[in-house]
Amino acid sequence: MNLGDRKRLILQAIIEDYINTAEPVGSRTISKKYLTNTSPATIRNEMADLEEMGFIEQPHTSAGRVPSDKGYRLYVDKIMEQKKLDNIQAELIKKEFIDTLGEIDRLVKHASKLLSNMTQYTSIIMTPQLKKTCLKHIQLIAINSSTILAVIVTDAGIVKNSVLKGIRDIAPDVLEKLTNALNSKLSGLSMEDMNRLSLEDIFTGEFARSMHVHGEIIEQLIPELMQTLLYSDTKDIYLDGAANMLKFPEYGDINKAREFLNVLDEKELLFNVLNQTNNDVNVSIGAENQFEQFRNCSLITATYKINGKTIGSVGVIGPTRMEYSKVISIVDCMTHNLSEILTKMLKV
Amino acid sequence: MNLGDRKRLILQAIIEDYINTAEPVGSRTISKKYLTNTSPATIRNEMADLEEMGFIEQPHTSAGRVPSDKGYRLYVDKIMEQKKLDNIQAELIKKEFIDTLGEIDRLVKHASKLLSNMTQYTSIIMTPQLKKTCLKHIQLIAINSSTILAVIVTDAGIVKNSVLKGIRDIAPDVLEKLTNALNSKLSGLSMEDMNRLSLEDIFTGEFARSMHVHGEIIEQLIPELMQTLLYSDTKDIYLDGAANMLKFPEYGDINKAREFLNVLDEKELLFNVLNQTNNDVNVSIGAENQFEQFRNCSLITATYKINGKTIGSVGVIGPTRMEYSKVISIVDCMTHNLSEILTKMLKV
DNA sequence: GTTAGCACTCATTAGTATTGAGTGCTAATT
DNA sequence: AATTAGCACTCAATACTAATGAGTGCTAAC
Repeated sequence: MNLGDRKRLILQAIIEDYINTAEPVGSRTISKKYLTNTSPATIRNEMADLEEMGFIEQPHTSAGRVPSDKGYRLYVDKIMEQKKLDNIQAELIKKEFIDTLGEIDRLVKHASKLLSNMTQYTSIIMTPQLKKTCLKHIQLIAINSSTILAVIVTDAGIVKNSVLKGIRDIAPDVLEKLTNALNSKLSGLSMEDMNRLSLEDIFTGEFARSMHVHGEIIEQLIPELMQTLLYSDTKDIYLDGAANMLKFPEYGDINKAREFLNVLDEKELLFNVLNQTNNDVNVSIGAENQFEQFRNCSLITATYKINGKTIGSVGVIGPTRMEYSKVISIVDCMTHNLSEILTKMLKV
Repeated sequence: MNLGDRKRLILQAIIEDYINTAEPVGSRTISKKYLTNTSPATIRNEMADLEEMGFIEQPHTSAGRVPSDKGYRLYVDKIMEQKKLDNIQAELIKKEFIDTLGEIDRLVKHASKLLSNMTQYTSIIMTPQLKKTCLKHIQLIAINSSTILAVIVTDAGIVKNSVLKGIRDIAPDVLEKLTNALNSKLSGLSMEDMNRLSLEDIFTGEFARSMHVHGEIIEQLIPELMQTLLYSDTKDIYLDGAANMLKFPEYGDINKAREFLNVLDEKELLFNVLNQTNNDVNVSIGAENQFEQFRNCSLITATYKINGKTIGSVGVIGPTRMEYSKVISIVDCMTHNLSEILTKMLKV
C-alpha cells in the first residue's frame, strides 16, 4: 500500500499539527503551514482520498480532519522519523539517575517521576519482579522461640523477607543445617521454577535423609516457607503525572477525566498492562489496546533488565494524539539507563 | 459564645444542606425543609446575625448562604452529633481487614482503598514507620566476599534490609561476633535514639575493646550500617480515590481539578501532612490547614498504633463541605481496627 | 419578637443572530 | 490529466439580549 509522496506528506502534516493543537486540521492550514506549493483545493482532494482509505476522519461535516488510529499506526510505523534525543536531554536522564544511585525502590520511583516530567504525560512503572530472577541465597534467622525470619536474596540483588510464625522451638544448629540444606537445594532456581516444584521434589533423596530427624519441624516450616517464596512477590506500581492528562482538551470534560483517573486507580489493571510487554518498545494506539479501558489512549511501554534478564517494565500513557516520536525515544533512553544502572548497582 | 437554640439549628441546617447540595442555602429552603415553624423572614434575620458573626457567607448579593470555615469548625466541635457507624458498616471494616490478614504492606494498601471507598473522598495512608519503633534484632549475613546483608527487625515486627557493598573480606566468625556485639549495643534503642547517638558512643568502652582487633573492618562497616539504619526508613504513601474528588462541583473546573491532583502528586507533602498528626482524630478545616495547598479542602487524619505505640497515620481529604460526622466515625473505626489487627499480627 | 410584603440584585438560562472555518463540487486553467 | 479558483453550503462557536427566578434587605403591620 503505497500512498504517494504528497498523500504521505499531507497525512504527516495532519498528524503533527493535530498533536500540537488538538484541533481538526483543515486544508487551508496545511497549504499555508506545510505544503506551501499546493493549493487548498488540491489538498482537499487528497484528504478525501485519505479519508476513504481510513487514515483520517471528520468529526462533523464542516470541520477539518483528525487522524484515525490507523493513521497514527501508519505514522508510527512508516512516516515519523525517530527523534534523536538531544544530548542535553539524554544527559539529563543519565545524570538524574546517577544522583539517586542507592536503593532500588527509590531509583524506580525516581524513574517514574522523571518519565512523567520529561514526557508531560502520565507514567507508570513496575517494581522489579522477583519471579523473573533466581534465588541466590536464603537465610533463616530465629527471632524468638516461635518466630523465624526468612531472608531471600536473588541474583538480581533484590531482597525480600518474610516472617514465619507459630513455628515450634528450633535449636540454632538445626536452623543452620536447614538453611544450608535449603540453599544447596534451591539456590540457582528461578521463582518460576520453584512454582513448578512441589514439596515432594524437595523432600526426596539426600535432603530428606539428612533432615529426616527433624521431620516434624520441617513439615511445619517448609510449606509456609514455600508459600512465602511463591507469593511474596510484590506487585508495586508507581504512577506519576496523572494531573498531566487534565491539561489536554481530550479530558476537558470532567467526566472523561474522572473515568481516566478511575482507570489509574486500578493498580491490578496497570500491572497487567505492563506485564504484557515483551518487546523492547511497544506502542499500542487507541483501539489496538488489549484493555478496553485504554481504547482511547495510546500506551508506550518498554522493559528494563538486570544482567540482560527482563525484570520489569515502564509505560507512558497519553491521548492517541501523542508525541510518539519524542516519547518513544525518551522511554527507550530511560529503560536503557535504568537497566545499565541496576546492573551496575548489583554487580559489585 | 452561646448562639441560642434557633441560630444553632439554622447553622446546622445550612451546613448539612450545603454538604448535600453544594448550593448556597436560602431562607426559604430552611423554612421549608428544616424549621417548618419559622418563616423565611425570621430566618433571614437570624442569618444576617450569623453572617455578622462570621459563621456563614454570601457568595454574592442575591445568593443564599454558605458556611465559612469558622462555621464548619463550630459545627464539628459543638453541633454535629457524632454519627455512630451502623453495625453493618463497622462489621464491613472488620471483616475486610481480617480477609487481608497477611503482609503488613498489603494490609495498609487495603486500608487505604477501603477508606476511600467508604467515605467516597480521597484517602491517604502512611506505611508504618521504622523511626518510631525500637530495634529488636539485627543480623549481618555475608552474601559474598564483599557484600553483606543487614537485616533489621523492630519491636513492631517491621523488617527492613539493606545491602552493604564494597566491604573487605570478613571471616564468618568475625561477622557473628559483630552481629552479637551490635545486638547487645543497639537492641532496645529506638531509631530516634540512634539518631542522637554518634559513632563515638558506639565505639566506646567494652565494645571498642572487644572488637578492637578488627578495627579496620569496623571502621568501614559501621558508618555504612548507621547510614542505613538512619535513612532506610521508607516513607511510602498510598493514595486512593483521587477520582472521587472530581465528582464534586468544587472541582468542576478542570483547572481546579488539576491543581488538586498536582498536590496529590507531591508525596513528600502528603507525608508531612500525615506526620503532623498527633491526636487520635484530627480535623483541619479549610484555611486552618497548615499547608497552604490544602487551604480549600478539609482534612481528617488519625494515627494507628502497634502495641499502643503510634507508627503511622491515615487521612481523608475532601472539600470543606465534607460529611464530617460520617468521615470522622469511619476514620476512627478504621484506625482502631488497623491498630488492633497489626498488634495481633505481630504479637505471636 | 415575628411575619408579610415589596423593591431590588444578580447569576443562570434560553433564544437568536452572526461569524468564520471548512467542505464538496464544478468549471476554468495549465 | 492534474491543478486550482470560485462558489454555495454546513455547522460549531461566539456574542448578545431578554427573561427567569432565587434570594436578599428593609419597612410596616401583626
